Amino acid sequence: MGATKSTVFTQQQNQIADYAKALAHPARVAILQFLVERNACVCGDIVDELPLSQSTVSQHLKELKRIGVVQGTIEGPRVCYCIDPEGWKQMRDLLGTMLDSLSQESSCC
Amino acid sequence: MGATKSTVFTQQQNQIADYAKALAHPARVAILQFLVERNACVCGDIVDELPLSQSTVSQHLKELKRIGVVQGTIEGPRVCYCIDPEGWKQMRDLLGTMLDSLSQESSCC
DNA sequence: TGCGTTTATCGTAATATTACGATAAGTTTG
DNA sequence: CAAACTTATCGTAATATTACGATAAACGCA
Repeated sequence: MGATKSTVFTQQQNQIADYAKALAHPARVAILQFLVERNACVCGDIVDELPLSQSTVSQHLKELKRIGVVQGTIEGPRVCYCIDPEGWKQMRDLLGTMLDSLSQESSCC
Repeated sequence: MGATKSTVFTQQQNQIADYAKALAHPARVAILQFLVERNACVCGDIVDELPLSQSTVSQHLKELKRIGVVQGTIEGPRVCYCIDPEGWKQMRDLLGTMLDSLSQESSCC
């Protein structure tokens, strides 16, 4: 018990949930906003920007990479992180479709 | 340790994360899709629709209510759940702004 | 080569989430 | 009132997430 029963839901539902998870923590929201703001690449000064430890930030970045909205390329001793345009687009499309699915004026109750 | 450090992030970041949390579980996505589909109210036949126990569904509904995207009104012995248009709009606006914040062609790395 | 810098990973602890059964609370109907 | 029904809540267990320090791994440079 306790584990999400992913298999009983559609692939789309699971994917929406997965993308939403990327945004479901303020630290990851902050990281994404930061990366979007500087559309040029930024490296580990994300750590300086956030009041979180280096290892915690690294963990959040790993999650964002796993989901596919962020990519990192090694650049000498440091790693350059930036938004993955393809992954971001996919996330925007899927979540956007979901958010726009409510037809206007669907009042009830 | 282990608790999210909400206080160190902006209110907007926390709110985005909170809305995203609503979508961050396939069961809640399914519930929302179901409620959107039948823009007329639906009651606890959500339980019949999902392969989850009644108490689990009730818990998910409670969370969706807390976030404000779903409202429930008592209707005799049952409860009529439906999308809260105001809350949904807020969620769509906030998440939409976030998703649209990436300017076109921000390639790097 | 050895040192400082940067990042990833590991180990661990605290907290949160998910799920279910059992039970309580409320309603309608007989 | 009692029985049947619907939903919420409680208690509990399993799993996931979050956070940090310590350490490892990779690189540039003296």
